[in-house]
Amino acid sequence: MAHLPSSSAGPGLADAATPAFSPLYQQIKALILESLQAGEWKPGEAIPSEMDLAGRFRVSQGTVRKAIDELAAENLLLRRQGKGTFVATHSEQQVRYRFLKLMPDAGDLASEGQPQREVLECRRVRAPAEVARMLALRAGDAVVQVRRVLSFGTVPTILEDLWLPGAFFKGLTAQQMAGYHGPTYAMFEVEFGVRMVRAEEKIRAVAADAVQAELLQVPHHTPLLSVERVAYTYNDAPMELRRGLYRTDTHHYRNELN
Amino acid sequence: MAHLPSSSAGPGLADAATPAFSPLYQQIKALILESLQAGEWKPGEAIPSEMDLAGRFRVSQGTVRKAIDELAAENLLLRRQGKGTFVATHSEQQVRYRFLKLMPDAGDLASEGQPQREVLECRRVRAPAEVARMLALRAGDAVVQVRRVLSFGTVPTILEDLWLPGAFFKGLTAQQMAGYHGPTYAMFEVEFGVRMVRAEEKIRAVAADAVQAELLQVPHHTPLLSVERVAYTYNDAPMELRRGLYRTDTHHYRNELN
DNA sequence: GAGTGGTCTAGACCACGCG
DNA sequence: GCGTGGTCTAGACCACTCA
Repeated sequence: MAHLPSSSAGPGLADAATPAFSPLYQQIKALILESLQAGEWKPGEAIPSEMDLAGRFRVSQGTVRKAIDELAAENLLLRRQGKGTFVATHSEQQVRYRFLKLMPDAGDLASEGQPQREVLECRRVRAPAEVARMLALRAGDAVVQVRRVLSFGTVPTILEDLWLPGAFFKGLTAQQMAGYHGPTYAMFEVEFGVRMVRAEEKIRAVAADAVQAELLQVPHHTPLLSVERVAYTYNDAPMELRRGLYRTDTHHYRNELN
Repeated sequence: MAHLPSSSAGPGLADAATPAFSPLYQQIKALILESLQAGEWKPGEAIPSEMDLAGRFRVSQGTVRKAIDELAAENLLLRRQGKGTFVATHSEQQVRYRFLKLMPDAGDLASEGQPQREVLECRRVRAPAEVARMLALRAGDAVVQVRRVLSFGTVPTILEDLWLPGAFFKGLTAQQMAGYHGPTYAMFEVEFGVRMVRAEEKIRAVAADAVQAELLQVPHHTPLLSVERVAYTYNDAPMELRRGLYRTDTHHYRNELN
């Protein structure tokens, strides 16, 4: 690993269109990522110090630093000066509900407290074609389907359907979905070792149908925000499909553009 | 500037709660930002090389590099290996329509081509109280109000109202709004020297009223995405309030969570 | 005081763009 | 071939945390 100038990423690809020059720190980054995927360090744990890693990879501290910098920027690692570098978690106070962009029109998330969860359904089913496609499964593969309502105070605000690959979420129960304190993704880490790393959302405006209207306690045909999310774990592997309906009479979806 | 270890940011603030330790590269970053705000380098132009800046600020190249890295990460500067570092623009092919998150359900932005713009209204008015508040103006200050419809192909898809501070957008005409090829924010840079740096959006689902329904050629009460945006220039100064209504029957608002 | 991440430097060399 | 940004190193010192 040491002193290999401009080594390319993979072997046996000499005829590729681009030489695929890969800087050392990118290779280090890839190695750290592999360890993360492999579960060598669990969520919340500290990874070895920069000096240790530099020694292990036969590389200078600065090179390891640059690799870790990028992983920290992607929210995979969390640096804490004086303490160490830690595997990021959905349990941290600072970034809890990182993926929940719905904010109360007045006040902030803190003043609102934790959402109440009511799990309406939690069962193992065969994946419908479209669900299978979005989760990169075969149609008919087992998935866990969950339907729940999240309420702020006493106001039901979010109606969500979740689909999770059955192979990774064996034994998920309605009790687990409802009882865990904190973000659902934190529970997934603790109970199933599945860490959600990023997600993509498609947002539309729709009219509530009869069932939805009743569950959210709004008039039939009320405009609702439809949020379709695919969440990915390491390696861009899709791990959750989520279809949410948000009431936006007291809340709004907040987004920042940079 | 050189060799000042741990100097604090401002003078005469010895009694502040925190010593406000500020790394050298942050101070350099602030200086570069000032030059950007002052217009020392115009959008699209190259800024001095890292070595030049290092000399000017009596600092090593690595320190300048770290300052520029952060500014590039914030999309204020654009690095191009072998060529230089440039003041970012809304005209670049890569990031055109950076702030427009509406995507066609099938295909991509490229296949869809440029949106057609129809300007319904463009006039100078006194700012209503709420508009003034969001633009940090006094109620009654002059603002330019624009109403327009954006169409993809022949389908009207976006109905937008814009409010711009009159002091910065003197002489903005409907012709300018309609005639410019490329993003509106690129036109603002060229014609008014105003560069939008970031924005915040609040998104809701609403039902089309009679006027909106006719302009977007949809049935009355059709659910639409309401997107309220405040766009900021340097220094977090609000420079535009925009209220958009998006049809989401053929398009969706796309967001990435990290 | 030992150990961690954070800053800063100086210098070498590499990849890229362009004349 | 030169100038640009990009990578990598080695070493010094600083700020923070905790025992």
